[in-house]
Amino acid sequence: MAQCDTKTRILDGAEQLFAREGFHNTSLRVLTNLAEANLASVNYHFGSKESLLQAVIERRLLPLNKIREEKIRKVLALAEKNSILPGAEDLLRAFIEPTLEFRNSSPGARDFISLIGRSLSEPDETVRNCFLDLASPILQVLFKALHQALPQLPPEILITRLQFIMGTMSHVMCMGNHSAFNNPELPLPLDHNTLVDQLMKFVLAGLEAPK
Amino acid sequence: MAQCDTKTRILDGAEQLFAREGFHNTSLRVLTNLAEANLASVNYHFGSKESLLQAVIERRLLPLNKIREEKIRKVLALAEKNSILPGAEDLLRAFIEPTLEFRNSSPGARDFISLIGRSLSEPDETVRNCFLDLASPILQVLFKALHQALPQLPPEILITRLQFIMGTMSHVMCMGNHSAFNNPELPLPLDHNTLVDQLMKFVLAGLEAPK
DNA sequence: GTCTATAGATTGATAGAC
DNA sequence: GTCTATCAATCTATAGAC
Repeated sequence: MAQCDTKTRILDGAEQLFAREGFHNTSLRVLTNLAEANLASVNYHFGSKESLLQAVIERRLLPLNKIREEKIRKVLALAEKNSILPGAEDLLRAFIEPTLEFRNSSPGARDFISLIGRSLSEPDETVRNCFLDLASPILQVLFKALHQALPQLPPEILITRLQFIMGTMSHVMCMGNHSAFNNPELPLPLDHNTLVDQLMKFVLAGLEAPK
Repeated sequence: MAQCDTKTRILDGAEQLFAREGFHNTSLRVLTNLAEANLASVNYHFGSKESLLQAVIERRLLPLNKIREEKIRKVLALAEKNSILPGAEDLLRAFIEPTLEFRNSSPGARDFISLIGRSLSEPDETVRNCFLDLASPILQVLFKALHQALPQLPPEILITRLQFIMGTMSHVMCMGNHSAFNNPELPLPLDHNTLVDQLMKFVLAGLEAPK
């Protein structure tokens, strides 16, 4: 673990273990051992294991959401200035690109993205809400922006398709380049740029599919 | 729990709890209590908690995969008979429709579909492989069939898009009609047929998106 | 803030009577 | 096949010395 204060080392370790082993399958003993911290330090710094999870998610998601929201607002502002409708592709890109760019910025970030990618389907409601409460505002912003971009698409269809998009993204965020197919015949090279490119094309086509 | 033998009651209970609470968050005590069975009966009938998970998945997934494979083969056979290419839409439908139909067939089936929807992003490798080993063959069949249907699409792009489709499906299978958005303004009525219909349109458009 | 020690509860698994 | 009783390990959380 890097040389920094205990609190940060615990956050880094928790990020890694929660992502790779799962929240319930990570014990504070293994965690504090990895973080080179004392078993008691988790409760001293964070109060409980669940509050630690909350802190792990907040540390990265709040800044990421700020970036995504700024980019979306920029697309909206530019469209308004030119008196045209905002483009669905630009809006989706403003949401997706920072996420996957962030994923590639560091090993910890990769673990984090994997963690929140899975949060959407987390069975434990406490864990899931920990993520959803922080993600809900930006999803609302995106929904409203896309509704401006595609006014002819009924809201209930738009929100359904947005759910599909979240599902696709979650999957990419969890798996990254790792294939779901145990298929030795077909390796997946897929560098970062190709992956983003393909993901954009896929979700844009899905979003704009005929009613 | 229904009146049937202990083994079945344990399978039913495990299906429900593994799906709703998660595998690691489900204790054998709570499980055997729900199944009205003795604590020791799990190890007697299945050997271990992990073997129980294996049994839970096998019981439903093997028959379901058989149905999906038959439907895919039927599409392929009909196309060959008429000397035309199989349709991508027919193939996707052969894979997706039985899955979501099965999901609606009983409460237990719904839990099961939710469970395997999440298996793809399960962090614990043992649990994930438990599912992947059984899912891999049918995914291979689907991939090869779609490659026939869309020969102009490079295999590495096809497999990437198939991954996206699996992600979208997983999400629908996990969440069902339950929204990812904590948005009281926008309820999601989405009956079964509309959901399948929208899902088909979304993934087909994504699969056939321009390169 | 960091440590040791431990409480107090829960876990998966098993032994052995019936 | 089903039961009780229990083991040995593990867990989160806390108390209290330093």
